[in-house]
Amino acid sequence: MTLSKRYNAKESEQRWQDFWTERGIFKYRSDSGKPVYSIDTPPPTVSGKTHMGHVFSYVQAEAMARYQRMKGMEVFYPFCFDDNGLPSERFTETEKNVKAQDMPRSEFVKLCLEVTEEAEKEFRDLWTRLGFSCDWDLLYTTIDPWVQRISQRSFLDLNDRGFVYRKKSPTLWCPECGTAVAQAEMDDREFSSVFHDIEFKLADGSGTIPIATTRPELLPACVAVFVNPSDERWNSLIGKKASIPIFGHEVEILGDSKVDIDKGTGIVMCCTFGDSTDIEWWQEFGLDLRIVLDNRGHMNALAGFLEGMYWKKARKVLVEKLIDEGFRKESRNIEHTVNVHERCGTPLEYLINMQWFVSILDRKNELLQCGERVNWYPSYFKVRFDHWVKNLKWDWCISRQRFYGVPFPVWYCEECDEPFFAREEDLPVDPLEDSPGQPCSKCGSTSFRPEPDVMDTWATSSLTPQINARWGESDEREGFMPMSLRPQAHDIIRTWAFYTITKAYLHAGDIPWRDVMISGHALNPAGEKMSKSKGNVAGDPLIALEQYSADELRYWSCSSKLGSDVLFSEEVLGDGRRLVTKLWNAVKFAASHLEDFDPIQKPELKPYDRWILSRFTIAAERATDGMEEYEYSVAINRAESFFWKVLCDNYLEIVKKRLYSDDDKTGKQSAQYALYRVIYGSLRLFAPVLVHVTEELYQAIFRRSEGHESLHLAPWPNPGFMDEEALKYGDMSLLIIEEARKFKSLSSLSMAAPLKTLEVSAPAADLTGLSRFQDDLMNVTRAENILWTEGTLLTVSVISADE
RNA sequence: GGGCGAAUAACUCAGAUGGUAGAGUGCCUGCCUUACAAGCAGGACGUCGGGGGUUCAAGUCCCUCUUCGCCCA
Repeated sequence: MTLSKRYNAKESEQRWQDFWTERGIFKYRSDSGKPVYSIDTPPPTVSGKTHMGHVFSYVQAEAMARYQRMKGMEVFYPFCFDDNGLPSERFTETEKNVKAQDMPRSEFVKLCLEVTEEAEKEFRDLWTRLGFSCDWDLLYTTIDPWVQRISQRSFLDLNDRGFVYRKKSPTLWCPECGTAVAQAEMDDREFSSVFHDIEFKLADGSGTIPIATTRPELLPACVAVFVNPSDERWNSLIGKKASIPIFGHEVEILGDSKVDIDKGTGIVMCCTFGDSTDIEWWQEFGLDLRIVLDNRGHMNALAGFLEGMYWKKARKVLVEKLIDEGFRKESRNIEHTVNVHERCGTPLEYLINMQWFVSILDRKNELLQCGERVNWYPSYFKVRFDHWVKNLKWDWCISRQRFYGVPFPVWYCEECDEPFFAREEDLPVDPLEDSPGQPCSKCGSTSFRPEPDVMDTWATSSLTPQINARWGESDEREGFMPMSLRPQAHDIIRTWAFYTITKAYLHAGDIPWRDVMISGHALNPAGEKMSKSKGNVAGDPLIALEQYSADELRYWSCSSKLGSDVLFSEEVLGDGRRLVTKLWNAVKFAASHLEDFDPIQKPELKPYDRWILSRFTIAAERATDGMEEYEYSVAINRAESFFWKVLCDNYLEIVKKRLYSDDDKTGKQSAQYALYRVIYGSLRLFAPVLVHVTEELYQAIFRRSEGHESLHLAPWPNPGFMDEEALKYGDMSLLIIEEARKFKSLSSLSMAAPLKTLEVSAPAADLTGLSRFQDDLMNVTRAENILWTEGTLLTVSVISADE
């Protein structure tokens, strides 16, 4: 029971981490009979190093897992990695300095596995050292064969339900990555560009018209010219034809209200495809299709003399020619935003390709209702989901022309081109290597062409609840959905939260989880979001762990309100150390006075002991309220201010004399009784955040009498003690202590200096209540006596021992 | 251009339901107190972004403007 003078966090944290692992303290036991609290842990993308942003958000969810466990829930808390898909591909390409298309798919996949395995080790090491209470037996990675099986099963199920279709359709396309991308993978970026006014001849020879464009290289792709019907300058042109400079083909001049009269010259060309408006016009007016870009951004034969050039070069060459031949009239330099691929920053094109889609546009209302049924913490983030759903413009394109990902379980019949889907019992399949094992159901042919595409990484990571439930597997967890909690950051509401809700709805008509807690970001000291792609990541957690203990880093992670971003800076990282040290010293002190205490006994309680027990009840209730709302910072702040201000600064000083003295047995026992309860209670309030130091103190002092194998298996405090009168007069009496202390401080006296008399004046109604605290008040102030007099207000005057 | 959030002490941040502005750090002055100097006691420091409005009363509610961050056109 003797605790060392100083707490050695480094040694202690390692020791308890080993203890938890060896004893399997955090193992998920499906047969425990307790209600399950399941957490849909975010699988971090394995595409770089860990940073403080990871620590920040994962710790917040981890603290909630601890809280729920103490509340008596059987906590299902897995860990996982998202290691398939484009992010991991690009990470591997950078790390190994290779290009995926330069090698066979199997060889590249091998490299990806190598690189991601290394990164995953680092993650796991970090989580362990932060004291995470996840059950590593529940680990999954999105490239696991059984996870791929669930992902392919999801595709087949959506297909069976008629929610999937394949269509040659204009899609967002990244020429750098050579793949289709989803709306959600789009970013925008400012670029300098040039607005060119180009002269088109009217086909009937009646004159020329100026057309403003930033993309002259798309002239050969021009299929129409549009003006606004309400534009007096140009609406008489509608119905005429224009001739494309240099390329010579003629297009119709059409009217549409989508043309912005004030932009450029008010006349705009429609190309297949420059932007999403072009696609709408193309569909609405049944225009020709003139594709001039290939999948890698080079001009094709339709672009005539520009063939083979990358679009940038083609633009330059064409503009020179336009100038030479007098078609380019004017130009203006502009800054404008361009849609780019978030992974590589390349401006996106719209290209026509065969792609797989999940229909979502016709189910916006149902998805909004699902969003309604989920509890969002903090609530204001739900609006982001709503707006995203309402503003959806495309169905979800789930095919990617990439290499490292979950393949589509699909072949196409060489004879009749009918798609042929893998059988459930064959999953997972890679059509590039496996064969369907059956003849075509339509024409009987046995000759198949594999689908070479892989699925969008979100198509798999949107299934994390189903993966956790082992949906459709032989060991499926029954009654597992909806899960209890999805913790995630706010930047991926439109992707991860949205797609997960979508999948759960399409597969089962249900929500994926009841609660979602949205965490903020750790910003670097400059106040910017830390992200791997921006290269502005500050604070390597493994280095931080050399300097600060895990409990200190956890304290920092839990110091801000849920959902708000927080600045990462070296100074605040040390804040938790104060509390850890204080906790250590106070509990050590308490322990030294509890040696001879029998927790079973219930003595008659003194007023201040009733007071502190009542104060603790309030603190615990407030902390619980915070935790119930996923506001860990509210909980820790309330616990901390109770512990430090009320318990340490006042109560411990008040009862010190009684604890040290054996003259008053009942007084001592009463103090011990209260001390035991509030100290043990405080430890448990801090346990979800300061996981190591609280365990160390529990094991040293309370384990024997309380019997729980770990503090983290002890029940969350739910004290019922309340004495309103003791609470009222105890609080009031603090003013007397304060005045005595102020007197000593102003007189440059030690707090231990004796006082002669305290004259306390108070309203008659309060005198009796206050004077019950007299003995302890004399102890804590070292006053020889206290004079109680009647007055209108509570006032205190101090007479020093020297006078 | 739209949406969401933020603006409070020198710094980092708290401040349900309107009711005398708070904490930690930093600063100043004391104090080695039978847990803790990594501490304790005391102190100084704020037109709560600007401007309107509602109210007996506004950091808090309403309108408006400014700045910053995020998300999306």
